[in-house]
Amino acid sequence: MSSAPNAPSAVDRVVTQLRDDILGGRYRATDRLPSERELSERLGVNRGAVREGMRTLAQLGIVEVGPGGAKACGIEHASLDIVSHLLDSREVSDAALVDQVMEVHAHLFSSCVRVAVLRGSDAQLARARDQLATLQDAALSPLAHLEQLHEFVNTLTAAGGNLVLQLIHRALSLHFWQRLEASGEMPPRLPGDVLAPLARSLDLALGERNAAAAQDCIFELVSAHREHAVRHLSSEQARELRSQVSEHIGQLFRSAAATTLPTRESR
Amino acid sequence: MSSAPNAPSAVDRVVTQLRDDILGGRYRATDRLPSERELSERLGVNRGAVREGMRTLAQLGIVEVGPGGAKACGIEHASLDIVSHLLDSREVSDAALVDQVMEVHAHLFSSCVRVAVLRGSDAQLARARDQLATLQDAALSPLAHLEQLHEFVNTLTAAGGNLVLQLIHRALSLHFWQRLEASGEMPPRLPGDVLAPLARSLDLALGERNAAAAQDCIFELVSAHREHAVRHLSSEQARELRSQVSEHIGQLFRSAAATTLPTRESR
DNA sequence: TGCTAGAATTGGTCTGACCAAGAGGATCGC
DNA sequence: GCGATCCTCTTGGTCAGACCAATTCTAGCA
Repeated sequence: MSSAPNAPSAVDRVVTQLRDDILGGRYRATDRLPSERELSERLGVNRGAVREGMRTLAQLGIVEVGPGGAKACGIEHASLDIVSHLLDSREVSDAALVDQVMEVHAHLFSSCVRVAVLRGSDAQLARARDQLATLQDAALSPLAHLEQLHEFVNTLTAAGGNLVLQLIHRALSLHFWQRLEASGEMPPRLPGDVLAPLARSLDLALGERNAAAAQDCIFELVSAHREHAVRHLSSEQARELRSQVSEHIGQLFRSAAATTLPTRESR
Repeated sequence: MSSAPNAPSAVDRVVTQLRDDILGGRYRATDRLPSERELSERLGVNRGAVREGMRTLAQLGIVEVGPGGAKACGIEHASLDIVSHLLDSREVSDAALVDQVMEVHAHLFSSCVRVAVLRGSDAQLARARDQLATLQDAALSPLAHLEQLHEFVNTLTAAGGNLVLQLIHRALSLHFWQRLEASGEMPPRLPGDVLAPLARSLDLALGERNAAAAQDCIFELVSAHREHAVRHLSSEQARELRSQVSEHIGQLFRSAAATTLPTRESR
């Protein structure tokens, strides 16, 4: 077997190509993009494949198809699912994007834990505490650690009983962590001296069903993770001078990219 | 303008039909659904249309297509975009779903306001305060009020500078409010005596850039709205005995909340 | 009973075609 | 010179039929 285990399908090629063209700024918002026939010829695939790809992109929210032609549109009208595509479309992760995702993660997950503590069953909370304990096992492989972390998040989101919350977390975390882990850019985990006290506090808060405390713990925990990851990625990018790769995307995030570190304010 | 302004396209019919079948429980998770050829024949459309529809549903996360056949899968693995489809797929909105969406909205939007106050420009915050003022104008039509509210949310999410946050809000609010407004089930707005004091506090918090206070205000505001809406919908549903419509959805929520993954012999 | 080989089914792709509606010019009238 | 109108071309939307590779099903065999 060679380097390619499974060749991408025709429609996948269409989606990838156009997605990268749009996200890469080769087509800007309101730009008309080539007709389906021209694309099918240019990409060497059938028009049916182009149509399926266009429909996928339309559902993602980065193109608008209609009678008379299709045109690109900005990311601000896109689906949440575009986030994973933003990660896929460049070979190195953008620190600003990671920062924003983890900012949302911190706020959302901490809120989620609050409702989980308020509404979750004893069994669910106990399970979460169990998972939290194994999460601190330093012997875990990075991959196993990541999976365990994902399970932990799953347990708490499920305990909250809010499907919408689950869906958002799934969209943000699943592809996200997989992507970061696969690319090897991710610092595998927080140093123990940062994790341990927070985890202890969280375990306590879960044990006595202190919603506010648990919420704060999670927020601190994710924020620490966020700081950790962003610092790692930023230095990585600065060192290898890859910043020009994400020039276009960076422009979209310029306001957030300016804030170097999250201001840890009190609530 | 006749009876049918714009007839649904063939692929739209496919998506709608299959989506309703799956969300309605006629196909349960891991159930194999009919082949593309059979569906094309049964629905009276071309197989290409069926394929596009299937791809759409796959991207939504409620079906999985692969060699050998396609099978349905549960909502817990779906995209966030499924939420608007959940609203579309039944003629009356489910109070539980609305409640969950607005719960997320309260947590997320309040967090968003916090970062907006911390990082937004003076002009953005001033604009938000302006919009907040016009929002209290009792003379506004329900539709204009809704649009103004949407603009207000937009301003604040933009001020926060977090694209991910914007995307989530867009996914949750845009179709959501449109749907509720169009169906006429929504109480048009909060009573003035509830809105006014909260709006005053919020305006003050925005003015002096008090992030924590602004966050609390928004949370209260959205929570009040949530309570208002859910109470309205619940009584509506109870009165007209429509509850059986959402029986299946309720089951989906419960099963999603109880994702008791067979703990693969932890530790 | 268990296993394997062949047949039927299914998704993935391609070719070629037709239609209605929007886009782009060219023409006409003022 | 300039706007409105008409015509043609393009484009998306749909359809029919076909082939291939992989999977699934099934019947026959050991």
